[in-house]
Amino acid sequence: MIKILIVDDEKPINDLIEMNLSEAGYNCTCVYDGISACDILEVERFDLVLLDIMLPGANGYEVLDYIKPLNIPVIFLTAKGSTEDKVKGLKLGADDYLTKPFEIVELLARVESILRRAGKTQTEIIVDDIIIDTRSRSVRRGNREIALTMKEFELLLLFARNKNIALFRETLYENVWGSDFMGDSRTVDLHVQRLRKKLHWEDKIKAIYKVGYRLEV
Amino acid sequence: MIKILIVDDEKPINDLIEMNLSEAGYNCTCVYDGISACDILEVERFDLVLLDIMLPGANGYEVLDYIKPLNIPVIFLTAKGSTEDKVKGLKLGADDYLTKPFEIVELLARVESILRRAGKTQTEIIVDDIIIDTRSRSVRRGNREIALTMKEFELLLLFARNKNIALFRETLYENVWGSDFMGDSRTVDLHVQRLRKKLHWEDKIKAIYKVGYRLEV
DNA sequence: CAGCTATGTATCTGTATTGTATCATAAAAT
DNA sequence: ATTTTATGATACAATACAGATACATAGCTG
Repeated sequence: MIKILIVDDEKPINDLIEMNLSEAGYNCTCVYDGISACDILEVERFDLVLLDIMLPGANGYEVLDYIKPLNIPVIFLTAKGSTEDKVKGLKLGADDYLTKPFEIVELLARVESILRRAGKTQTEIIVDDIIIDTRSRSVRRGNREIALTMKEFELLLLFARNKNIALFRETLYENVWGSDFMGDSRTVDLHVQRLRKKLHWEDKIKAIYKVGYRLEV
Repeated sequence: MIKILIVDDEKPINDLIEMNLSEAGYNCTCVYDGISACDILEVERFDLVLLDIMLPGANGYEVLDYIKPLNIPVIFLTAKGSTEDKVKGLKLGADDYLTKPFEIVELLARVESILRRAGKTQTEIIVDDIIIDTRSRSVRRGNREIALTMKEFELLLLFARNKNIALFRETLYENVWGSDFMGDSRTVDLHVQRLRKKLHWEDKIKAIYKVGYRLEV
C-alpha cells in the first residue's frame, strides 16, 4: 500500500486531496502544520509528501529541508504561480509542484508520475478477469492486450474505481471529459458502447434507465 | 437525526429542497440570507449546509469563510456552471457543487455522497427482507436482484424512508415525479401496483382510502 | 499533404418505461 | 341494501431512452 502524507493547513483542500487519492487507492495521512509533518515523518514511512508552502509553524521550505535526507519525493503545493517560488522549491529538492487551484485529474497525474519516477507506482487494478495497468495505461485479459483509446481507458478506470455503483451520466462526463456541461449529447453512451464491445462486457456494464451506467462485478 | 441547513434567498427553491430532504428523513432548517445563516450556526449544530452563492447581505463565499472553522461540510448551490466558480468554491472549502436548476434525485445523491464521506450515513436501507442500496441503485431480496425502473425505485425509496407512515398521493407524486401538479391522474396508483407486484408486497403496501398508501412493516 | 485514428454528432430503430383508458371489484356513505 | 366513490386489474398507446450504424471533424503521423 502506497502511503502519502498531505501537509496543508487548509483543511478543505486537505480533505479534497485526501478523498481523491484515497479513492485512487492510496493510503493518506493529513497533517496541518510543518511541525506535525516532521513529527510523523520521524516515525512513519511515506512514499510521497504533498507539501504546502505557506504553513503555520515551520514553513514549507523548512519542512523540505527536513525531508530531504529521508529521500522521500515531494510535491509542492503553491497558491501563487510565481516562478520565483517554483524555482526556489525545485532548487531545494521538490520533485514537482502544483499550483492551486488545481484540477484533480492533474493532481492524480502528477502523483502517479512522481511515484513512477520513484519506482513505486501502484499499477494494477483488477476487475473481473481484466487487469488495468495505470502506469502503462494498458489493459489486459490474461496476457492478451486490449487496445483502448484515451477516453475509453479513463472511462474504464472510473468504472473500475466505482464497481457496483450507479454512475450518473453527468458524473461520467465530468470525470472523463472534465467539463460539467454535457447538454443532451450522447457522447457518454457511445463511449460506453465502444468500451463494452472491446471488453466483451455487453452485460457487465449495465445501463440504468434515466440514470447512467453501472459496472457489475 | 441528521440536520441540514439550507441557505437560499429564493423561498420556492428553499421550500422545494426542504420538502424533499425532509421526506428523505433529514431534519431541515431554512434561512434566507447569509447573516441569519451565521447566526443560527452560532447556536445550533448542523451536519451539512446547502449554500447559495448569490445571497443578500453576506455572499456565499463569506458565509463559507465563516463555516470553515466549524468543520461542517458544505454543498454550494449556484446558477453558474463555470469551472472557475466551481474551483473557487471547492478551494474555499465547499465539498460539492450543484448547479441550478437541479434534479431532486441528483440533490439527494450528492447529499448522501457528502454525508457518506463524512461517515454520517449508510448506503443500505433494509425493509423487511429487502435490501435497498442507494449507491448502486439496486434492490435485492437475499441475493436475488429485483429489477426496478427509475420511478419504481424512487417510489420504493420513499416508502422505505417512511415506513408505517401514510403518504398522500400528492406527496408521492411530488417526490417521485418532482412536480406538484398531479390532476386526477392515476399514475401513482399504477406504479404502486407495479411495485407491489415486483416485490410481492401485495399486502405490505396498503391503500388508504381517499388518502394514498402506507408501507407496513 | 495524405492517411490514419480518435472522437463526436446525427439518425434510425427496437424496446422498456411510462401514462391513459377502461372495466371490474372493493370500500365507504346514505 | 343500494348507491357512490375509490382502488385494482388489464390492455393498449405514447414516449423517452439506449443501442446500432453511418458519417463528419479534428488531430496526429509519416
